[in-house]
Amino acid sequence: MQTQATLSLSHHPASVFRGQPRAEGPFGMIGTPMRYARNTEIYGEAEPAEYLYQLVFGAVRTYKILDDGRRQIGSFYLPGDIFGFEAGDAHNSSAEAICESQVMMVKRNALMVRASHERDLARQLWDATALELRRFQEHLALLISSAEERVVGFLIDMARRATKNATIELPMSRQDIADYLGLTIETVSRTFTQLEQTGVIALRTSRRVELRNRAMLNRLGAS
Amino acid sequence: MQTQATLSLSHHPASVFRGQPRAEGPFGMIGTPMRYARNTEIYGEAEPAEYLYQLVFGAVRTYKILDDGRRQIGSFYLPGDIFGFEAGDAHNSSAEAICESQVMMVKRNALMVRASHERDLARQLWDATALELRRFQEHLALLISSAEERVVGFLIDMARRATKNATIELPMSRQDIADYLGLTIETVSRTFTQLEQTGVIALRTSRRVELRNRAMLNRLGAS
DNA sequence: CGTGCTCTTGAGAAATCTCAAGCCCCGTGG
DNA sequence: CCACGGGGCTTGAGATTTCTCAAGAGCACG
Repeated sequence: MQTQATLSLSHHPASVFRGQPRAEGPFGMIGTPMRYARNTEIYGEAEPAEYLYQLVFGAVRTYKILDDGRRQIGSFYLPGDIFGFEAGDAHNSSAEAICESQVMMVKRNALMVRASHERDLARQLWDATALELRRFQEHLALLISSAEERVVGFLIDMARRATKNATIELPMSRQDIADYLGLTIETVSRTFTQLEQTGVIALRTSRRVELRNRAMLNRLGAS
Repeated sequence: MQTQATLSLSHHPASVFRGQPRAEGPFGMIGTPMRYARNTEIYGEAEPAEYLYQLVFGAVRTYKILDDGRRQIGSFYLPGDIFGFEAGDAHNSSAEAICESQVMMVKRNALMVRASHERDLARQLWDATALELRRFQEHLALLISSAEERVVGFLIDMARRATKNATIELPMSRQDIADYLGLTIETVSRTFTQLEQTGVIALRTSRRVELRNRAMLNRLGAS
């Protein structure tokens, strides 16, 4: 796991946002755009959970460092995803940009207040929360499976979320994937190799995965 | 069996229920009481998620049956806990009574409508959701650990939630625990035995666990 | 061309699972 | 009162999966 560089956030005035292409979701109108460099922290565990975030571009991981030093990655977020409400008053995970990323951040309070009289916004927030819970559930299902099923499940999920076609561009390292799946990096790597050898995927580079046999992929994924 | 409300939602003094369930939490005023016998279904996966539930007494498990037939238990609920919002419009788990149980059920819609003009209720619902997310997170942390850490973590959690003193009355079977922890029943059993042999716990009966060495227990639990 | 990452591969060690058997508790019926 | 049977739990031993430790390969960058 890598140590992080200095916290280089560039704060763009709200006016910048007016030109941005992405106005969708509950964050479009009132959010503040923020950029984060690779491996920089967006928020830390136990910090007051003052904001919610929607990812514009890039990729984000949330994680906890366990007592014994292992890192547990809770979720990966891709453009469009909303994150930051795995929390009561304080975050219970940290969040980092996996690569150069931009988010829209919105004060929770402001959002809650608005939601209390905008039915639609309230609905969107609950939907986002339900999605979060569903993702946790799927993540749990992965963790009780074999190494192969975990990796396959991860790939299926990424394919669904990140791409329309058969090639996935993975923003995260093997170590990230290992920490997400509760495996060692070696086991993840071996499993990729094995999937390639059986013709299920092709690895154009280590971060670029082509799904060559969707049927078999789905068969190998238990969930 | 203990019928105590460890109702994290309620700011009422925790003395209230005893005998007739009515009164407390977001469910007291408008809920309908329902009873379920051991091993009966409260709701099924993919059913429309029309209600939220608060457990009055007994114990509940939520679970999914995976494609390969294994059962993944997502959560256990104890008296006072609120469940049923691991869902958008449809449940994505099933829920069953582990033993004779009583719940208060409330229509989601009704609750949402009320929440939209009662700030306090809205707050309680979000708190309950945040708690749910935190539990998922802890569950994930367990699943990436060793068998011993999983069992210890489970016991610590049950102790915190179910009892004030050092003896836990487990309502669920070894198989339930195994399906919650992603282990086999044999491994769970062996781990209990081993914890007993090292003096960390005592098994008065297989369902009654006495914590004899809290310090060591905490040390063995990683998270 | 080195240097520093990240990723892959190999081989033995350790944890967990699988299959199989036996035990315990308890309710039932002779 | 005791034998019987079933469910839930425990224990054992070998098979399998995953981890650990160690080394090598691929690649980007100065």
